[in-house]
Amino acid sequence: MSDITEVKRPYHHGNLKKVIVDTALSMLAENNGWQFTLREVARRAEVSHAAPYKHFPDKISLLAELALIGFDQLGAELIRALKSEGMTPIDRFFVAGKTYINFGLTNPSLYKLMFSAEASGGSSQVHLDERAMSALGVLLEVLESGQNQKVFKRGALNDQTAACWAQVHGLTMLSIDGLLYEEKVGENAIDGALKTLMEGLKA
Amino acid sequence: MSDITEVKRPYHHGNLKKVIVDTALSMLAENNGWQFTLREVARRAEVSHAAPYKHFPDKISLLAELALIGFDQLGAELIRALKSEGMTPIDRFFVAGKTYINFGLTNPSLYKLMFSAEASGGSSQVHLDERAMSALGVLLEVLESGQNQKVFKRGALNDQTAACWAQVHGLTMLSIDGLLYEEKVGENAIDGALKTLMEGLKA
DNA sequence: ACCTGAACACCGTTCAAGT
DNA sequence: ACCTGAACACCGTTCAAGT
Repeated sequence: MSDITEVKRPYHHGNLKKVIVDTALSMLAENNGWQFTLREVARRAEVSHAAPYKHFPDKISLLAELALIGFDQLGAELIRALKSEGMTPIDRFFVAGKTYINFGLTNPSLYKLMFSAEASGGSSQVHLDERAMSALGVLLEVLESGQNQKVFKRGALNDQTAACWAQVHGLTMLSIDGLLYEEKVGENAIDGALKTLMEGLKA
Repeated sequence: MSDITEVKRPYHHGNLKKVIVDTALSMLAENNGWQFTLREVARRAEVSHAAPYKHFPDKISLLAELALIGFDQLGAELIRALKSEGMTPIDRFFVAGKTYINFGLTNPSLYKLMFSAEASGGSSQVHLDERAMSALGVLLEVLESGQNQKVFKRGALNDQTAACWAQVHGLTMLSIDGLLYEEKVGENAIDGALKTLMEGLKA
C-alpha cells in the first residue's frame, strides 16, 4: 500500500535544503512577519523538527539565507525595471524608487527580515552586506549618470545616494507599518515625497 | 534576621508596574534588541514570572507601553530642541532632523521597538498612533512655519512632511543597522543626506 | 550521507492557592 | 488587592540511534 501512495519522499527525499528555504519563503509570503518557528517550517516540509539542522547550523542562518535571496530579488527587479532605453535621469529615479518601494510593499515580511539585525548575525554576514550593496549600486549608477548628463547636481554623490536610499527605505518601512495613510500624512504621500526629494537632486 | 536585611519589599512592594516598566526600559538600554523575555524582566525585578500578568494582560501590552514612552520621549526632545528663539526655518529643519536621528541612535532598541508591528498589536494601538502623530506634528509645524516665512516651497505640506519623516526614519534605521558607514556610502552621510533633501524644500 | 525520537533548557500564559 | 508555584503547550538545539 505504501508503494502506491507514498512514493513522494523515496529515501531521504534529497533536496531538503531547497524545500526548507521554499517553505520558509512561502511562510513569509503569508505576511505574518518573519518570526515563524523552525519547527513549523519542518512540519510543513513534512520532516522532523531536527532535520533542518542538517542543512543550517541554526535558525538565524536560515533567516540570513532568506535575506540574501531577498536582496538578490530586489536587485534583479531594479535592474529589470531600469533596462529599457530612452529614459531621462528623472524617469530613472522615479522608476527605481517606485520599484524599490513596491518590492517592499509586495513582500513586507521578507523586506523587514532583510533589514532586521537578527538576520545578519550569521556567518553569511559578509555576503549579505555585499548583496545589499549591489542593490545600492543600482541607485548609485542612476545618480551618477544623472550627474554626468548634468540633470542632477554635480558632486556629493555619496550624500545623494544616502538621501535616496534613506528616502525609499523610510517610505517603504513607514508604509509597511501603516503610518503613511491618507488620514495621517495625505494621500499619495509616496509619490509626493519622492518628488520633494527629486527637487533637491536637480541641477 | 530577615528583619534586618530584607525590609526592601515589605508585603507586595506596591508599585510593581512601574518597576517592571523601568526594568524593561533598562534592558532595552542594554541594546540587545527589544526581544527580551518577560521572565527575565520578572527575574530582574525579583518577582515571580507570573507577577507581570497582574499588571499587563500579555507581553505585547508591555511592549506597547514601552513604545508609547519612547514616542513621548522623542516628542519631548524635539520640542525642547526647537524651543530656542531666533532660528531660521532651515536651522529648525536641521535641528529637528538631527535631534530625531540622535534619539534613535541613542536608543536603538527602543526606537526599533517603537516601529515594530509587534508593539502595535495591543489594546493601546490608538494611543500609540496618537503619540506617533504628536512627534510628526512637530515636523509639520517646522515645515508649515517655514512655508509661511517663504523659506520653503509653498503648498504640498503633506508631501514635504512625508519626505522629511521618511528621510529621518530611513537614516535612523539604516544607521542603526550599520549600513551608513563610510566604506559604504561615504562619511557624514547623514548630514549630507539632510542637506540634499533640504535643497528640495527650499523655495 | 541524511533523517528521526527522545531529551534539555528554555518560553508565554493560566490558575488555584497563598498573604 | 496583589503575588506565587505548579502546570501546559510550546520553542530552539543536541545527540544517540536508525535507514
